[in-house]
Amino acid sequence: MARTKEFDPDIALERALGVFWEKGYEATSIADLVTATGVQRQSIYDTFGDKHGLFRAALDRYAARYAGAAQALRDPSGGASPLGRLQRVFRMVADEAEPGNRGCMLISSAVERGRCDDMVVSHARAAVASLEKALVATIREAQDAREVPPGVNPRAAARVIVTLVWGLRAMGRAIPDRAWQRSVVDGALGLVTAH
Amino acid sequence: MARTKEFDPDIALERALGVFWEKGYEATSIADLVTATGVQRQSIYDTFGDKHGLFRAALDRYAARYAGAAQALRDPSGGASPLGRLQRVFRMVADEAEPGNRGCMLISSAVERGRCDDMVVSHARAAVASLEKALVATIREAQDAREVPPGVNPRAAARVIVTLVWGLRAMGRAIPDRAWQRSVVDGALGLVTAH
DNA sequence: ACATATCTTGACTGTTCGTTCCGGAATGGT
DNA sequence: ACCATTCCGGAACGAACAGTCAAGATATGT
Repeated sequence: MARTKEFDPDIALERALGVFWEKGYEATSIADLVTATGVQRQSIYDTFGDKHGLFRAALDRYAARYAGAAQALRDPSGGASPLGRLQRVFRMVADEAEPGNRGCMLISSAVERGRCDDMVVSHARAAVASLEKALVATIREAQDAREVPPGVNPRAAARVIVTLVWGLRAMGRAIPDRAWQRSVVDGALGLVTAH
Repeated sequence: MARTKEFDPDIALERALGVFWEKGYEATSIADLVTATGVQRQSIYDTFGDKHGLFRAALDRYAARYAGAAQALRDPSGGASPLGRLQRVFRMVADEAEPGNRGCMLISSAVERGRCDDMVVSHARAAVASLEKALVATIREAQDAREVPPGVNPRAAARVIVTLVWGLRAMGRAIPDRAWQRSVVDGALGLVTAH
C-alpha cells in the first residue's frame, strides 16, 4: 500500500560507487551524487541513510566484486595451470594501468580513510586476507605442478604478491604506466619461478 | 622597512605538513591549519598564498626528505655491504608499520589527488624515478659483490621493490601490521638472493 | 473509489568552507 | 621622529556543505 520508487536503487548505488571511486569520500558532495545518480536528495537519504551509509553500501558492493576477482584466481576455468592463472590475474592488474583508470576503490579508501574509519579498515583487512589465502593455495598448487620451486615459502610469496598488487594499484592512481607495471609483474613472476 | 613576523614560517610549515600528512588534503580545513600552527588565517594566506599553495610547500618539504631516504640507500655509511644497505632500508619501511603511523605522505597524496592534481603527480613520478635509480645502482653493486645472483635483472628487481614499498606504505595506513610487513620484506629479499 | 503509506520535489536549516577586507599594531630605513 | 611597509587580529564574505521539512504526487491493498 505504498508508492513505488521511480528510480532503481541498484543503478543509483552503482553510479554513486563510480563517483566515490573517482573522487574519494571527502571530495564527493551530496550534490555530486544527486547529479550522478539523477536521484533527488531526499530519496538518497530515504534509501541509504546518510553520506557515510551510501559510501558503505558502495564499498560493500565494490568489495564483493573484488572478492570475486580473488575467487577467479582459484577457479580453474579455461583449463589454465596454477601458474598460468596467477600470471593471468597478475598481468590483468598491470594492464589496468592506463590513463583514466581509477585504480582500486578499496585501496584508495584504505589510504584516504584507514586512519579514521573502521568500516574501511575491516574491508581492507578482509580483502588482504582473502587475496592472501587464494594466493597461498594457488602457489601450493603451482609447486605441486612443479611450476614453482619447492624452496619458495607460499605464505611469504603470497604476501609479497598482495603487497605488489596494492603498490601497483596505488601507483596507478597517479602514474598509470602500463609498460612500467608490466615489468614489475614480469620481474616478480621471474623471481618466483626462476631457480 | 617592515614589521617582522611573530611566527616562524618554517615551524608553521612543519606543523601544517603534519596535518596534511595525517588527514589528507580534502579533509584538512584552514581552521585545522590555524589551530595546528597557531598562526592566524591572514598570516597563512600572506605567507603561503592559499590552501593549495601551503599544501604544495608541505609536499615539497616532505619530498625533499623522502629523496634523502633514497639517497641513504646509496650512501655507504656504516660500512654496510650493498645488500646490507638494501636490507636495512627495506626493513625500516616495514618497521614503520605500527599503529599511529601515518604512512608516506607522497603516496597518500598520489592516491588521493593523483587524478586531479598535476603537482602531486610530478612529485610521485620524481619519487618513483629517484628510488628506482638508487635501487638499480644498489642491486648492481650487490651483484658485483656476489650478494645477488647475476641472473637477476637489476631494473626489474628495482621496480619490484619500489612497488613493494608503495604497497607496504599504502597498506600501512589502514593495516599497520609490522609482523606481516616484515614477512613481506624478508620474503622479497629471499626471492632476490636465493638461487 | 477510497484511504494510506510511501515517494518526489524543492525550498530551507544551520554550519562550515576557503578566502578577503580592514583597522590597528609594530618595525626598519631615512 | 617619522614614514612606508608589513604583520596581526577579527569580522565578514558568498558559496558550498550535509542534512531536514513539509507539501503535493502516486500507487497499492482494501
